[in-house]
Amino acid sequence: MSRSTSSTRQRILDAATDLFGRRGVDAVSLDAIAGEVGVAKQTLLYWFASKDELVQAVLVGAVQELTVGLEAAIRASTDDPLDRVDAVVRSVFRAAVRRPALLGLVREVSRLPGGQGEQFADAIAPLVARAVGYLGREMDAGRLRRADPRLLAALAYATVTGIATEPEALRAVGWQPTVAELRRLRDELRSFLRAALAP
Amino acid sequence: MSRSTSSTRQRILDAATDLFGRRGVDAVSLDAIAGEVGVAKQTLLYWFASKDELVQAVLVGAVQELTVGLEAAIRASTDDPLDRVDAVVRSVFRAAVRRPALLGLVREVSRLPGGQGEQFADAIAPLVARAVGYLGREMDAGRLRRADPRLLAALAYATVTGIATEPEALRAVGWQPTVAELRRLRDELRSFLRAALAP
DNA sequence: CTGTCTGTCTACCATATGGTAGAGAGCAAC
DNA sequence: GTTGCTCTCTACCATATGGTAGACAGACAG
Repeated sequence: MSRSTSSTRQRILDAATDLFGRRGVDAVSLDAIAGEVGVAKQTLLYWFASKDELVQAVLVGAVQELTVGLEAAIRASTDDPLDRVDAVVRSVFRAAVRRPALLGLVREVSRLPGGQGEQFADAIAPLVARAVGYLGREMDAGRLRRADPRLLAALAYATVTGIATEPEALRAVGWQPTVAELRRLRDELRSFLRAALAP
Repeated sequence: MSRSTSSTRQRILDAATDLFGRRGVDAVSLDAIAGEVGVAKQTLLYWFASKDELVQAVLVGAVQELTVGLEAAIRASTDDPLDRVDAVVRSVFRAAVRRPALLGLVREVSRLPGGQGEQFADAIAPLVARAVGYLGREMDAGRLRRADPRLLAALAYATVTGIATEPEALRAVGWQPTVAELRRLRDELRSFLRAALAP
């Protein structure tokens, strides 16, 4: 049955996304995912021929989920680049609240063995090129601080994913994962990036 | 013999630091470390009673190596907080060049199971408290942008470790790991943090 | 020379993991 | 009713991993 089958597949993807993002791909076994979903390991291997294939599918889904939200947020924002930064931060936080493991998962890409990581970087290359081009143009227009647009993009990315994926660092400064504190963090991150990017 | 034994122990620590930092604790087996050092796995387990104990020793060494460099850099810098930021960035980059796996290792703390991670956060709590206090005082003196000093500390940390541990992100924007490019990256990071922290 | 201590090794072991083989249940088509 | 297709399951298997037991070589003390 189409509904039932796609639901099993989707539940596997959801559980794998969650576990991979929280504990890392290496640390999560197929048995653990199967147990979480409530099926036998063999059912996972029916839907995904191997663990590698499952990892790949999970990453594709995660990146897509993130980029769809980002595109919408950017389209809905004004022309001012600092407003765009705000929109991006809000979008990323919405995604992180909805699915806390999402950003941790993005970082897993760096650890994939072989060409899997590079293949992924190639896949999002157009997105990166667009962002870098946008930053460069806004610098030329004097609406962003003059810098190397490529490295500025990487730094902004590192700040956002870094803060979102290092609960230990936040714990170390006494931060607590409550709704109010999450909003504080989001607003501080917006101020931080605005200050870092403003002309 | 004291020299020979401490050298074996040290070589194990060095190899483990490198491998853990590059590939992650979970992905590196005792056999892999032993092979790298050129001894039998049993020799590792003679010097460190278990893998957990080895991980702990490696982390203690890494944090110590980083903090010693940081303390020295901070002592040698002027009173101006933005100069201190420069000093910290330079120190971290020196450490990262000398031992590329060091910062990756720091991030492994977040993934340790059980209380190991928290125990670690507690160990560096005084250091964090000092940094946060310092930031707060400089804000009061008007020499740093007014913000929540705790979150500002976490954000600056996230930016530095994030950019240093995400080679894929840098690769995606066309950055290459050459000496010249490394200096460019360091200088952009300094400008980025200065702009983010300046009043 | 003998005993003891240190450091390293070879030989195993129990467990977990990714993956294979194949059976069986439900269901639609004919 | 039988055939065939989809989906899930119960055995297994080969391998890798962390860890144990114990032997062996060399250095030193007596």
